[in-house]
Amino acid sequence: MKIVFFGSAHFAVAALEALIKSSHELVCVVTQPDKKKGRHLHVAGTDVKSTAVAAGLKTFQPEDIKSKESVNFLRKLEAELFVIVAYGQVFSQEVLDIPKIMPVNIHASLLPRYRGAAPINWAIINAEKKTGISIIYVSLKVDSGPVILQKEIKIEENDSAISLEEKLRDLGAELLMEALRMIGSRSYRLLEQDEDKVILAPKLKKEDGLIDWSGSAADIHNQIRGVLPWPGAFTCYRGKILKIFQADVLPIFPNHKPAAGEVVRADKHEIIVACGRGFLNLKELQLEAGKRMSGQNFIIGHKLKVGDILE
RNA sequence: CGCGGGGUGGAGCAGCCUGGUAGCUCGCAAGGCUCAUAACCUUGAGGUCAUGCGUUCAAAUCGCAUCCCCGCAA
Repeated sequence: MKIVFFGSAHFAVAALEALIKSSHELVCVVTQPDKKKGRHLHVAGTDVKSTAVAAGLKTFQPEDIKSKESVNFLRKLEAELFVIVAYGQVFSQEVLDIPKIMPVNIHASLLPRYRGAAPINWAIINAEKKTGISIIYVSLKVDSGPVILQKEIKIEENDSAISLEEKLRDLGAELLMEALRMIGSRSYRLLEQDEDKVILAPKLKKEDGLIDWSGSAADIHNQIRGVLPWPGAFTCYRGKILKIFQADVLPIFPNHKPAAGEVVRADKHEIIVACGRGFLNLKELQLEAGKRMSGQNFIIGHKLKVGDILE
């Protein structure tokens, strides 16, 4: 089938690679414009762009996908399918009507649960036991079109948003190919989403990474795993930002009734911090301007003491 | 030229402002104590102080340039 691929985030790369390997005809890869990014504002394209360029594909990077120029350009491609994966722009009905068969999207959740830009992160933050991939027919309202294919995956206790994304990325590519086969042979059904079961998963904000030590250790643990790789869970230590990458939950710690955020143990074995309920053993941290390091190493150099408060 | 922090034995840091003996905690090695130990005591090995140039009698420290790393902001 003649396909136009839309994608920008790293999540989209696996699907793009699968399409490149397949027998489908990729007529164009659409991705976000190159932007200045990073510490020194170097101009850089998306991962999708470099993958497409390496494969010798035509690319298109409009500022606005809904503009007249974009629409005209896309019409000329005469595609049968649009495959949209983490593209970053919202489509107009005019654009969605362009492909001859349909526009499809890979979404990293079990829709209608976790509609939005950060489904993987929110599934972990909300302590879900499972999530998955949905292949949907794209409708005007974001992530709300009927489902073509869906598959679930277990969220492991030690999964972070990063490891879970890797798993879902591969599963998404796999499921996409299956969905394309079904579409190609007209052997699919569209299942409307149950609007009563919708859960939203909006893009993460910086403050979603701020740790509230009065919460339970389990919740904070989920937050730490869920807000990676950005913004990362963080707290404040001596006026500097302290990022926490990894921690273990300890339900109890002997004879202690400390304030939330208080360090109750700090020796060369472990750093234990009190939460509103339960305790956390901090395993991997990074102080502003410093390197990422284990709890033990942090103690050795930073003179963190019992009684210090994180906030 | 967006703002800021950092690079010091194997690890994490102090020292820099106010130039003059390379410091701390940990790890490592050897020895001791101990029923024993991740505990304790002794001793020891291990460093181009990111790189280059400059200032100076003298530079980890002051100045200029370069490389690398990190936090913020987008």
